[in-house]
Amino acid sequence: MLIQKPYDFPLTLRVINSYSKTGRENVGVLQIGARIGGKPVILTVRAKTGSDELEITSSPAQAPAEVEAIARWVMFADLALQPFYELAGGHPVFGGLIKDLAGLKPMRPASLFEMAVVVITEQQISLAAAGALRSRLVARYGDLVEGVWVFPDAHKLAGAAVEDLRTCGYSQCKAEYIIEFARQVEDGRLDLEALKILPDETVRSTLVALRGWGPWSANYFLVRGLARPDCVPSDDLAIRSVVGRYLGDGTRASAAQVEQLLAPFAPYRGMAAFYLEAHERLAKY
DNA sequence: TACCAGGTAAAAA
DNA sequence: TTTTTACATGGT
Repeated sequence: MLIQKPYDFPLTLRVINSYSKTGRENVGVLQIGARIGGKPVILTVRAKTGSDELEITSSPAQAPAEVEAIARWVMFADLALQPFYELAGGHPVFGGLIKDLAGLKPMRPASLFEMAVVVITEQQISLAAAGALRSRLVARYGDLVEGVWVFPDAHKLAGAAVEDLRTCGYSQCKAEYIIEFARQVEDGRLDLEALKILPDETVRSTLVALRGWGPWSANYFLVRGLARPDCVPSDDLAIRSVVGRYLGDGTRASAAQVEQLLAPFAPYRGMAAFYLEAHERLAKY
């Protein structure tokens, strides 16, 4: 599989690993839990030695075209970084960042349904608390393949009971939001695949119309689920901190300051924020 | 022990 | 129409 250059696969893996607990989940190879025709599969991506190409295998074996399509989506194969570099390369801070992080692309989740459920899970509570709820949910409804948990699909959670989600630690409201959402995906009222090609604003208005989806969640989905290059969660605590540290006075910036400081990088404001976060994370690990 | 953490819907004012 | 309030868990 060929990925639009510039691309640095090992660097991208290091950034992904900085988000995991141990930091050792994807050393040299990338494992993707996914579903093909509802059946859980694990995709493994590794660099071919002595070549720019990446090699993908699946377990159990699947049609190569389907496997490649998932991997291309997850790794954002078609994203061109060069225009972003040309826009931001001369900036006093970003010049150095782009040198350090050349070839880094954001990764996207194989399942937008999983992303949506995680977004609802992470509302208001800490990431640590959300992680605990998510683990219990996956252990209860997901599938274990080759030692990797594959998140349940919409069909599975559409059939879940509010009470069962409550035993995973979800509040009454969140349990209802998740089941309602799963049912809308399951019966076709909401087409998650269609969101992939809709404009940012249309995705936002579609999601906010759903129960349990406010502005924060819709934006977070655009940023983390679709990795839209110009989207930034400007009121997000982590973004406000990192923007303040790199571009502001060192203290946590306000949402308005985040928008002002990132404005020069449109239409790559999201990429700019992603590079700031990645740089900070790699510096720590 | 409190209090906060990558919010939102629904009730109250 | 604008402003409170309840919600659940895990870390400090």
